Formats: sequence, structure tokens, C-alpha cells
Amino acid sequence: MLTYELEIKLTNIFDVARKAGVSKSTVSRVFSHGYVADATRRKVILAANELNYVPSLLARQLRDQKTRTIGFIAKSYYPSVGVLLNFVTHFAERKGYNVTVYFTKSKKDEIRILDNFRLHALDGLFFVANRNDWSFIERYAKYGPIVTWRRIKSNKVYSSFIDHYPLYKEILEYIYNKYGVQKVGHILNDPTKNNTKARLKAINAIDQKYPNADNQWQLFYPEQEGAGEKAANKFLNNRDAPKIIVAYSDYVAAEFISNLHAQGLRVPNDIKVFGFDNSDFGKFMNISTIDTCLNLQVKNDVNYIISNLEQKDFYKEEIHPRLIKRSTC
Amino acid sequence: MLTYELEIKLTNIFDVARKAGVSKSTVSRVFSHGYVADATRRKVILAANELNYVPSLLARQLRDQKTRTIGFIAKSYYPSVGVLLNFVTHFAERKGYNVTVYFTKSKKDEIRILDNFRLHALDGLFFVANRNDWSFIERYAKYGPIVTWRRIKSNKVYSSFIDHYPLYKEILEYIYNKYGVQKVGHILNDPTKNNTKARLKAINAIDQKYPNADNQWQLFYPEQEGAGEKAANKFLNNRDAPKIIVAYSDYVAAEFISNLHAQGLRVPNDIKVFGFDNSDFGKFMNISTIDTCLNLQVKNDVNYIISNLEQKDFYKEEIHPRLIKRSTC
DNA sequence: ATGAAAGCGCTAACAG
DNA sequence: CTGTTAGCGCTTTCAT
Repeated sequence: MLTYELEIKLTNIFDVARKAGVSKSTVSRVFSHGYVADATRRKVILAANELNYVPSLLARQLRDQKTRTIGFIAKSYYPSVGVLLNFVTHFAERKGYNVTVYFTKSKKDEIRILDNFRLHALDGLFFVANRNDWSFIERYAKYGPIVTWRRIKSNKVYSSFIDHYPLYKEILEYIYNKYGVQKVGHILNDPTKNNTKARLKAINAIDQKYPNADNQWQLFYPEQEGAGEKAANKFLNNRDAPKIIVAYSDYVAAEFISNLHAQGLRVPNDIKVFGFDNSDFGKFMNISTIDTCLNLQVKNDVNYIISNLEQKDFYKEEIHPRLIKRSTC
Repeated sequence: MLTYELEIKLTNIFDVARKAGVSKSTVSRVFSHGYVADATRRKVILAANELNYVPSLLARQLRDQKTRTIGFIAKSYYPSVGVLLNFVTHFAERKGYNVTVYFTKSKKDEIRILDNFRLHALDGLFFVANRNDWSFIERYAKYGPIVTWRRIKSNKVYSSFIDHYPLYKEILEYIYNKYGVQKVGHILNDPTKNNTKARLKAINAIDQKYPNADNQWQLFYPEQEGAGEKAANKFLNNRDAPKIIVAYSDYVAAEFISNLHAQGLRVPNDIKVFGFDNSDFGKFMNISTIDTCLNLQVKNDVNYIISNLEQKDFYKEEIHPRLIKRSTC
């Protein structure tokens, strides 16, 4: 057991002031903004260096009632969450903001975070996923900017969503073009989510357009982890299953394919699989997919937060997802 | 542009006190520890609820000179970083600690974080990777617990490392057993890192033991991102390259295999690949690997931090990595 | 059992 | 240009 210098008083602004023979405020001015005579400034800097002084973040945070910290809130971990976090942190750090990560296990967990937000312990909130209803979360929007990459309709919470409707239609058209109109299976996310609704709507539109289309084979898995395996089991136990499957993420597609391989099935020979989001899984396993430009989505989210905090205009970057043809479909 | 209720004073302990007809300290006692008569307590709770009062985190942090926050420090993002972060956050949250993520771009960035640590803005530090020398970082160990999963020798910074020496020997023995003693290639990390040194030492020991062994084909890539692709290029441009390659992570192995596939090579038919760390990439691409039990490593790290902070005994969990035979080797 | 007062370290408004 | 003072919101002796 080590003992730490935790009880030792930090060298503070007052120590520096005394050593430099000036007042607290002068030292403060040197380390923040404010006019200080050059000679005085030098004295202060000198004293500060000798004492190895660094201004206390905690004191500043209490004083300013802001922390320059963004809360990153998810429900569980899966690879895309890591990628999102990477982008959020990347864009935040460029503007001098930190990111604190939360995995909520319950509504209460989430409320605790929202309360910390209200208390200015967090300046902005990025939701990967939420546990309480948006209508509830929205109430906190008056305390600062809240954003999400999810597709939601709200004038309080900013959403950087991209519309899956045209993209999903594009996928199906691509498949029909390449392999002919036929039975296609779908591994989808939570049916109550707007992205899933948009996909379902796309399927509907396609069904109208192509009388021979058959898109009845639909599986829904709100959790990415294990979705591919479960879908594979369903697939393998159903002789009537389609020969072309569209998954809602490359990760899910990858796990699906992996489980198919384990049963001796070949992709694309025996079955074709289309992914979504163009992650490393898609790249390495050569999965046809849609590049959703996640980095730009996150960029919009973070820029929204920061431009709001700093009272600047927010410029939304247009996003142009594109279909990537690879070997699995 | 929205406007936020940022300037509005928070309802604080004093407001509650006034409403309840008691003093600040009594309210404080109710919300922290301390004896308060039942009747008084009820009055306070009532007033607090009516005012929607929540104690200020910021004020407590300044007061206590601790934040219950652990800094997670990496140099860049690659999938294993996400996995590490997930585990760190998981174990930290169970004990009521938060995690703030940093990607350092320079030594200065890292020093800024270390300074915040000194200033009690961070209670503990987890290093995925460091930019300054360990000897420099060690100096900050007197301000609180610092840990890393990297293999370092230090009595100030805790290391949860597992010894790659026996594991790497095990991999080579496994290969020789299965395919006979022959030329084996190695994709390795930074040669100055102790894990890499341990692997090199294992190769040496194996070379002694098997006179016919040939382990000269060695590539070094400190950055995981792109390592597999570069290694593949080297491999493809070298007709004398070995037919069995060991990579330093499943991710690197996956990218390597992916690039081989793109050139029409088949694994394991044309070439065999062994990974390391048992990530999702290994699982989905069926890569033989070593399960390093990363979660336990991180568990030890986080437990070390927290038991030190809370002055409790630290119990290290023993880790038993194991070889996982899959299809690529 | 409760209140008064000091202090965590900083900044900004106000004087001078 | 610099010093004084008040205040951010909380906890913790020390009295009573």
C-alpha cells in the first residue's frame, strides 16, 4: 500500500502571490486574461515556475460552472461504440473539450448523469443510446446541448441522423440488378427505432415497385452483440430462408457470416450478405456495405455541442453515404 | 441558437436550508453523513424535493479534492483500445468511478493530463500507451495510483502485464507440432517494448532448441492500424517468405489475411496465420489465437487503482491465458 | 442535535 | 495597472 501526497495542500495562487510580492488577483490575471505590467508578469511567472504552480482545474470549474467536458452515453459496448467514441473524442479534443464515458445499466444511471449535466458537471451530452424516453431527456435540454446520432424528431435534442430510407432502397435495387428480383432476408435492429422504421418503409416501397419481391423474412435484434449468431441459427434451421441477407451493420453481418462458415456454407457462393456502416469488419471480411460516413455524423454532433456552448453559428456538414461493392454480395 | 439556463444560480444547500428553516450544515449532513434528528431530516428532504435540489458535484470535488474519475490515456484508436476502455469503464463504474478518455497527440498533451492528475482533477491513471518516458511518468505516482497493461518494470507504476515469453514459445511449439519445424514469419510490435522483447527472447530459445528452426523473417510495426496491410505487401513481394505467419494481434492478423485474400491467396491452404489476443476479429475470421484474458488484466488494473484510493488491500487475480485452435493455423 | 465559520482555489466586479 | 472583496456550493471542525 502506497501513501500519496493527497493531503498536502496544493501550491495555490496565494502562495505564488506571496512569493512574487503581489496580490492573488494579479497572479490570476497572469494565468487567465487581464492586463498585467510586463515586469509584474515576469515576477509572477518566475515565482510560479519555482513553486511548480499549475492553476487548479477543480477551482476553475466550480468558479465558471463549466467543465469543458462532454458526456458520452451508451448502454453497452460493441465495436461501433468504440468508433463513435474515437470520433467524439477526436473532435472534442481539438476544441479543448474532454469526454467522459458512461455505460448506463438502468434508467436511474441515466438520470444521475442528466442530473450531473444540470449541475454543470457536464457541458454537453452525446447519446449513443438512451434508456429514458426522449421526451424525458428533452427536459434537460434547457441546461445545455444534447445530441445523438440516432434518428429522432426533436427540436430540443439535435440529431445527426442520416436517412436510411433511400439507402436501403439503394441496397435492394443493387441486389435486384445484380441477382434478379428474388427473396431477400433482413436482419434488423429494434423495430421501434426510426432507422428501422425507415428501412421497413423502404422495403414497403420496394414491394410496391416489384411485384415479385419477397421481403417477408425479417429478424429483429436490438442488441448487436450476438445478433449475427442468432440470425445464423434461424437461417440454418429454415430451409426456405432467402439466399441473400441484408444485415443492419457490418459487425452483425460479420458474425452472421462467421457462423455460416462454421457450418460449411460459403459466401457469396451459397449465400450473399450485405452489411451496413463500413467498419473494419466489413473491410477485412470483404463485405459489401454502405459507407455512412460516421465521422461526419459525429463531427456534426460535436460541432453542434461546441458551437452552442460557445455561442457560435453551427454549420452542418452535408453527408453523402455511398454503396461499396465488395465480394459478399 | 438556443439559450441555456446556464447563468441561473443552482438551487443550493442554502436555499434548501432556508426553506426547511434549518442551517446549511444540517442540510449538508442530510445529504452526506452525519446525525440529524428524524423530524429535521424529513423537513429537509421535503424542502429539497420541492426545490428539486441535487448536491453539486463540482463543489464536492473542490471540497474533497477528489473527483472519483479515472483517466484513460491512449495515443490513438484501434479496436483493442475500445475493448480496454469498455473493461476499464465497466469495472470503474461498479465502484462508482467515472472514466475520462484522452488521446494524446504529443508529450505536452500527456503532461497536461499528468498535471491535472497532480491537481486532483483525476484520481487515477490508466495508460494504454505513453508518450513520455516511464521514468518521467513515475514522478507523478506520488500523487495517486498509475497503472498500465503494458509490460514495464516499476515499483511506482503498477503493471498488469502477462508474460508473452511462454505464450510465444507455446505458439511456436504448437506450429512445429502441427506442421513440422520450418520457416515461420513474425509480425511484431515496437521492438523497444518489453512484450516484443519477450517474444524475441522466446524466438531465441526456440532457435536454440530446434536447430532447423528459421525465424529470421521479422517485421516490426508499432502502430496496429495498417500494420496488416504493410506486412501483406512485404509478404507478397517476397517469394522466399515463410508459409506460416504469427501476428501480434488478431486485428493485425485479420488485416493481413484480408489483404492476402484480395490477392487470391487462401488461408490456411496457401498460408497459415496465427493471431494474438482473441478479439472479435479472431472469432469472426476464425483465426487461431491466444486468449489473453484482457478483462482480467484490466480488472487487476482497476482494482489496484481503487483499492489504493480507498486504502484497501489489493488482491491480484491470477491470469491463465490459453491457446485457441481455429482454422487459420 | 444543530448552527457558525473557515476553507477548498479561482475569477471578476469594483475601487483606487 | 493592481489590490480588495465577494462568491461558486459544499463539508467539517468547533461551539453551544
